[in-house]
Amino acid sequence: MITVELLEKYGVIKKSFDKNDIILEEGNLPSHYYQIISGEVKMSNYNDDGREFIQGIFYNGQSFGEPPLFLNQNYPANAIAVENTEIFILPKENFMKLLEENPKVSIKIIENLAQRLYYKSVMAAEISTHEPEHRVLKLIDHGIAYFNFQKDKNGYLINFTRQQIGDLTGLRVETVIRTIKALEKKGELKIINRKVYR
Amino acid sequence: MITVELLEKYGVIKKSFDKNDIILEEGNLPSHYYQIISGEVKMSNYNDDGREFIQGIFYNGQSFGEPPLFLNQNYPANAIAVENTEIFILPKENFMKLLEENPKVSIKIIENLAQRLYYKSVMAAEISTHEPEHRVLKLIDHGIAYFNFQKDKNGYLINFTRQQIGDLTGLRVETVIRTIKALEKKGELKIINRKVYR
DNA sequence: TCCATTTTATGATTAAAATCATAAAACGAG
DNA sequence: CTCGTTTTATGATTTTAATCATAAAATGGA
Repeated sequence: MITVELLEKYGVIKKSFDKNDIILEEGNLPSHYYQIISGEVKMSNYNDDGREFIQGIFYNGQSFGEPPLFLNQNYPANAIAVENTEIFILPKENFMKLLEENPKVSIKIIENLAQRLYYKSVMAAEISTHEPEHRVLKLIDHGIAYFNFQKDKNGYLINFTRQQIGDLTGLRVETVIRTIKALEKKGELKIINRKVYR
Repeated sequence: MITVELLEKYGVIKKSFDKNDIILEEGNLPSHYYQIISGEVKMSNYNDDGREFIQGIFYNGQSFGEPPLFLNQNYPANAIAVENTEIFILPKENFMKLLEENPKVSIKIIENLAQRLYYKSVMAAEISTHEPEHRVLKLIDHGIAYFNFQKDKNGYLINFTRQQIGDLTGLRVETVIRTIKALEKKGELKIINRKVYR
């Protein structure tokens, strides 16, 4: 996360997106740095039969889409506003200048990429070698640490739909629903009027 | 990749590992920066029934294990020498000092992490939403660009075993063997005395 | 407040890759 | 050169999650 003052110094602009708006598209060449002011953004892929895989979900203060920007490669996924969202947008040249002139920001970027790489490493191993229950629990436990789940008297509220959990773990909705029920029976989760708590 | 001169200036040491030696272990806290001089290193996880998932394979000049180092988190995977390997090892404090005093190195690190994140994004989507043939082909095509596959008169030699391809794509050996045969029949690959060419 | 859409839910069936079994070929350390 | 290990190979069987079908509950916009 880069401070507002610094971004403004390098000529950032604000842009608003409505719910379900496409912010950037798979296959396009990157040209800007994106940082969320408010709202929620998901990056995801669709395969040939329309099945979705969610790469990540991003909130206030988080940036997204940097890897292809640094590599001059096409975006490997789409970015879509999950709800009405405001975003800071900075042209690549300005962004690179900002980095050069502010070395401490580079360290921040490194830490952010490291965090995302760590998540992907954990989930990649989960998705390819573990059963549904393990996958879902790992995602939830990761989410408690890194997505913005709120704690209340019942525990952490996992504010993902069953479909989203499926799209993040590579499982189908029905499988997620059954898996969550099984996890509840084992006492790993609570389901209180359809909402999942951990 | 950080230059030898710079590493030496900050007190790097060399260390040798024999084939199959464990270089670093899942669950341990990182304390050093690792950069390969010669040889080959794989980072991988094992699930409860001993099934392996290979996170990545690294060669000369490449570094590995930085994300947990930057985050002060436990290694999410093991690093093992695939063959006899020499590695530069630099203590974390020295490495961080090197970064602070050489901002251009940060950009290199960023590009490297971006590259690895890009690979993981592509493979994560493949593994969770595509069929075996698509997964294997994507891995091979990525490998041509980023692993060190050599081109000869038959095309690029994919110097991975069927087992390695399985461990990188989340498929079992038998499935990889049958998939590769199917891809050969479709003309996507060549198999010349058991070796795969693309 | 009403209605269309989304989310959660459950049962039956299917398909696809994993598993199991077995073996030949190739490789590599001594 | 030899022998144990690894890699490639193939067929039969099983398992597990996907798929298909259907519906109730909840949500949200008009």
